[in-house]
Amino acid sequence: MEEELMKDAKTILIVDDEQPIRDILVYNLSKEGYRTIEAGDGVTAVDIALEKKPDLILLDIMLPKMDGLSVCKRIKNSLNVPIIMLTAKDGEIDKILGLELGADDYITKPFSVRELVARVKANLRKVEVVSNNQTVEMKEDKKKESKIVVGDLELDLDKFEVKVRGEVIDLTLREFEVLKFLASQPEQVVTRETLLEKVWGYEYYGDIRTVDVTVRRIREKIEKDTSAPKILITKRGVGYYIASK
Amino acid sequence: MEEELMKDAKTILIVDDEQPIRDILVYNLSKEGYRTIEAGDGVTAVDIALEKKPDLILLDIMLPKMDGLSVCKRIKNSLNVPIIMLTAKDGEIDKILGLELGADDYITKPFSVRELVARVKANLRKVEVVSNNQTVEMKEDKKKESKIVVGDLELDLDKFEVKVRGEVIDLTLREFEVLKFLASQPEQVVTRETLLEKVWGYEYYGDIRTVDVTVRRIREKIEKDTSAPKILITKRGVGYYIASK
DNA sequence: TTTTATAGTTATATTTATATCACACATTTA
DNA sequence: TAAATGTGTGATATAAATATAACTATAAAA
Repeated sequence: MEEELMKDAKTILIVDDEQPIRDILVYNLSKEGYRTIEAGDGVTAVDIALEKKPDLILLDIMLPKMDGLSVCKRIKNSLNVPIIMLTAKDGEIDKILGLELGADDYITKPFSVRELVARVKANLRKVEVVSNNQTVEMKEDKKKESKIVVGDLELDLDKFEVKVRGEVIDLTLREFEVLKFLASQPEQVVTRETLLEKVWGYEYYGDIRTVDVTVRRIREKIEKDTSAPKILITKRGVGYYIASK
Repeated sequence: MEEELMKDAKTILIVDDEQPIRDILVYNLSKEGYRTIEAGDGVTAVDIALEKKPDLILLDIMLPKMDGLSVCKRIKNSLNVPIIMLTAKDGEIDKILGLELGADDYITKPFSVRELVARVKANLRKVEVVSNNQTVEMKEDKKKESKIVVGDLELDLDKFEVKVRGEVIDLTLREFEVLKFLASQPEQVVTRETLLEKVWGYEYYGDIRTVDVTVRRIREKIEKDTSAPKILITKRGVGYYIASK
């Protein structure tokens, strides 16, 4: 329990369409001594943000009326307030960091309350210390890696383009994301469960075979001989990995 | 993936009055390497929680003797343990009430096992991320024990790969797990029974000779001369061990 | 709207891993 | 020494994991 008086309390705007999630956040942030306000959709979020000028915004990506990305852009346009994005899968991080929306941080669901609170504190601290170069540094960090090259494989993360042996091939978004996740850690075997969670999102309850089928479609496009894959390899009993040579 | 050694296993207390639900949870969480304990009513739940001090509690709202909300309050009063509430209705009142009592998270029935496990993991992630860079934490976590080197033997736990005298050899998952178990404690003789329990699993009732056969297959792949093993040694009358040089 | 592309599901085929058995062989001990 | 016990081995049946094809649903585009 923080013993701060309410009058100096920082105000946090929580934007999520699910009431229970908002409840969790409200409860825990209040407990930490923050004042909270809520919005359940994008349009309301923008309105409230501009009117109340909160000290920090927690913003879910999936929102009715106006999606989180647009909301973020819109708010950042008028206000200099730290925004932490909430996302269900890793793939969405690109959108946040890549599209110049100005989000300051992101956190993937399901998050622990502890972690979230820690992030909130960290981001509020940064505002206080105006000349802190941490934010800048982080963005550059992420941006650096706009290309992944592994063996014959070349992923351009900005253009969502894949080259195999120099030749451009056409992958669907889902296929691209799977390949990217695997290629970002070559030789590391990744289970189907992990792929489902990181690419499809933890809220996805589909069949695990879905991964196999997607892998097969990728192979049809990147492998010379689908029946003897040289790039995207099966580790039987475990999962898949990208061979680095 | 799920073959974590029991000694560092986190303990999860499952509180639900329906045996089948508990069974599902026990089964799946065990598979993920967690130790589980159970309670079927509120009073027992509090007792067990205070006595065993679990690392996390899954708590149904509807319970005999003492309802989940009171249980939550009671436990939170004495222990700082993450509690995930399970609720059957989406009546928000329940959830809100639950949250005011200090629950850290909630999940509505019917829930997918995948989601539940994800939540459990998230809530167990105790590492406070003070900095805003998630990757740092993750990497350190993974890198901790991703390799085992004993004598001429080198196991890469990420790649599920084994090298003998620098050369990569191909083991099946079962073979890899046996070798990993033995190599993680070189010179320590391990009985067949222990191997069956730790590698094959607690509920496995197969022939003990199965171990011998698996050992033999490993030897065929890692030993120069199968009839005079130098790495994976038999301790007659006891079991097997890995020679450290 | 219709058409097209993409993604997900299901059932079945195929491949590979694994368990088990029966017996050979080795070692210990009575 | 013979008997008893413990271990190694090859063959094979079974089980499990994975690949694949065909189909359905959904979303995006025309």
